[in-house]
Amino acid sequence: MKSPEQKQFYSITELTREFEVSTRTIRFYEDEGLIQPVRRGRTRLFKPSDRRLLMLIMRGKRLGFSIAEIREIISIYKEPPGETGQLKLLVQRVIEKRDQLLQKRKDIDETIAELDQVEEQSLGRMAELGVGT
Amino acid sequence: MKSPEQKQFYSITELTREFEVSTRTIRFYEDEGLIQPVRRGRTRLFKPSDRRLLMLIMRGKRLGFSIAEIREIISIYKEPPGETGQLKLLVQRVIEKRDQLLQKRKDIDETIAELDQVEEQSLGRMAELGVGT
DNA sequence: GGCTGGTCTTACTTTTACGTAAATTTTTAA
DNA sequence: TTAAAAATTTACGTAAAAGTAAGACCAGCC
Repeated sequence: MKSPEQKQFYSITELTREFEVSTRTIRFYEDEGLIQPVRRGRTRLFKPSDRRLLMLIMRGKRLGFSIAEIREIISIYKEPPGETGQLKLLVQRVIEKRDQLLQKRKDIDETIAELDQVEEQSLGRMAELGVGT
Repeated sequence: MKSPEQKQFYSITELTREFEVSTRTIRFYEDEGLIQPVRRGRTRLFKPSDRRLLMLIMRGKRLGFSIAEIREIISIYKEPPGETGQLKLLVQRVIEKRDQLLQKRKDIDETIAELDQVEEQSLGRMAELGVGT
């Protein structure tokens, strides 16, 4: 039994709709080497693996990573099992990226806490004024 | 008793050192209206409140927010108590920003989980090869 | 068979967030 | 008071990440 709705290929516009980006953007990521769709004639055909890469890219963008940084992250996932020296390096890179992410999470938590305060005060003030939310 | 080391004013270079940015960058943020240092003659004098704003700005940058978005966040904090309509709007804005941040945190947690997997596999493979970390 | 919609390449343009340089002034310290 | 260090304004330059436009090519279809 095949998994439900595993398409062989996606067209470029299908993906632009799913990810809400332009064709230019997707072609740009190809130019940058982040994805490598196959071709039928000149037309690009995107496999599920390309789609998954796009998901990774979008997530990286939401987190404020540059294309170069996203390329790094992708390369971490792609790294083959490799031999000892490579493995140590890979683990090093994982640790560095994770530290970056943990810093970001700290920043996020602080900001959320501050926003919560603003909200609380606002609601308090509204209650004083006898306003229903 | 005054709090320890509460300076009256900071010079621009003091701040460039603390935040590791250039003078150009700090003046740029002033042009953008994010901070408004006072002047003694032509020279900018930065109060502790300006410094706190710079901390906010840097945090926003780490999270991948644009100057425009950082301006929004700052404006949320600055909003005066205000009257009812304004308060409701403010709470709305808080909720939106928080949602954005929660999305980012989700993205971060997913990415970290994936990196953890890569690390685990690498360490496993190294153990097989009989390598000490 | 002529339109509509999707796709392609090439190439110029734009926005954001500063970098860099030049030419002055101002401040600080010896 | 004078030299060095720090600050200022003005203005052009740049890298990243796309936007936009032009011109051409197919495929389906009513």
